[in-house]
Amino acid sequence: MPDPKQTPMAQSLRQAGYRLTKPRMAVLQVLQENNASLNPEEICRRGKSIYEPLGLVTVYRTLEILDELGLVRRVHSEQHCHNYASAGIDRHYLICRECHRVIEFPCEGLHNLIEGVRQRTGYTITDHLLELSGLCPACQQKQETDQHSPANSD
Amino acid sequence: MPDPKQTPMAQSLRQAGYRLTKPRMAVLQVLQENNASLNPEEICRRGKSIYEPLGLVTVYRTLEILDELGLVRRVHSEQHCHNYASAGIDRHYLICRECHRVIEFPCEGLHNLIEGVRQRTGYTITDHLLELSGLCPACQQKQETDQHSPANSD
DNA sequence: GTGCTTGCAAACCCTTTGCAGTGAA
DNA sequence: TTCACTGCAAAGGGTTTGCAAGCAC
Repeated sequence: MPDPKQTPMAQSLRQAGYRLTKPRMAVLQVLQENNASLNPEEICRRGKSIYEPLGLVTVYRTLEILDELGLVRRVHSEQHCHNYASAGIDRHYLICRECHRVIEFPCEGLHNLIEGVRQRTGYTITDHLLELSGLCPACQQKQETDQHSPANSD
Repeated sequence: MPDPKQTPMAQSLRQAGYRLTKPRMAVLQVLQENNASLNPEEICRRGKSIYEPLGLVTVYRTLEILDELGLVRRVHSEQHCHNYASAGIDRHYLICRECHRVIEFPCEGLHNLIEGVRQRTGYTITDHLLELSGLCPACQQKQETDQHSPANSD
């Protein structure tokens, strides 16, 4: 990532008439580098390593703007409701419960399912949210390794 | 509903060793009569018509117990994260954005979809949350009626 | 230089906790 | 009668707002 000002997210921000400031670039960079759902506090902590004076209030305000522009998406889980994930995440995603990484998945089957529900219930369905959670391959492997290591009885 | 003490939800509460008190019965009754996702404040307001002295704090505490017993489910939506719906709602439901009614739908297709995602991504998928939202038949009809009425230009 | 943006402090709101009185078993 | 439960008041924690200084343009 040679120049944060050249990323698509940064460009979108400018095109929408917002100024490209250091705090905003820091938030953008955190979300781009961590493909995970993070809460504002965590984003702020990580953002401080990029731009030290970054304040939590600014993170909130920046997230609001980014959400409005569709550059980030709020991710709901059983515990947290103010987590955010980087752009490109559509309304169906897969979260690793260990590392909180978020990925999208192809959703052809989803549209069929929704159509079926519409026919059976008579509801007009205008929106959906499908959140799957589990373990990503890396965390699965890590767990197996941990189990095989005799010292680790946690 | 002749006797609220005889409902399955009330029985479950007793079986779990909790006392069946008037505030709790009021909360139960609200959730049973309104198949909608309601926030604690709304539950409290409606509960007061059943048992006037009902307090918001008790609603919170009761909801916590009911959630623990699996009698109610927390429903997440884009705006609210502390809404609750009556028991029986599994992790896939359909919310009407007008009347907030919540219904479940058959989910055979969902398991296929999840299995497909598992194969493609290598993730172990242990949990899911599928929330569809739109308009229920009643609210659709109401909207059409409103459109046909010339006085209503809202 | 202009005025959008920032960070601090404080306000705000929703949720949780402490406690003494109340009532279900 | 006992002690789990309740409601009030207050504390708590996360989010939003007000404002003067700062900086992108």
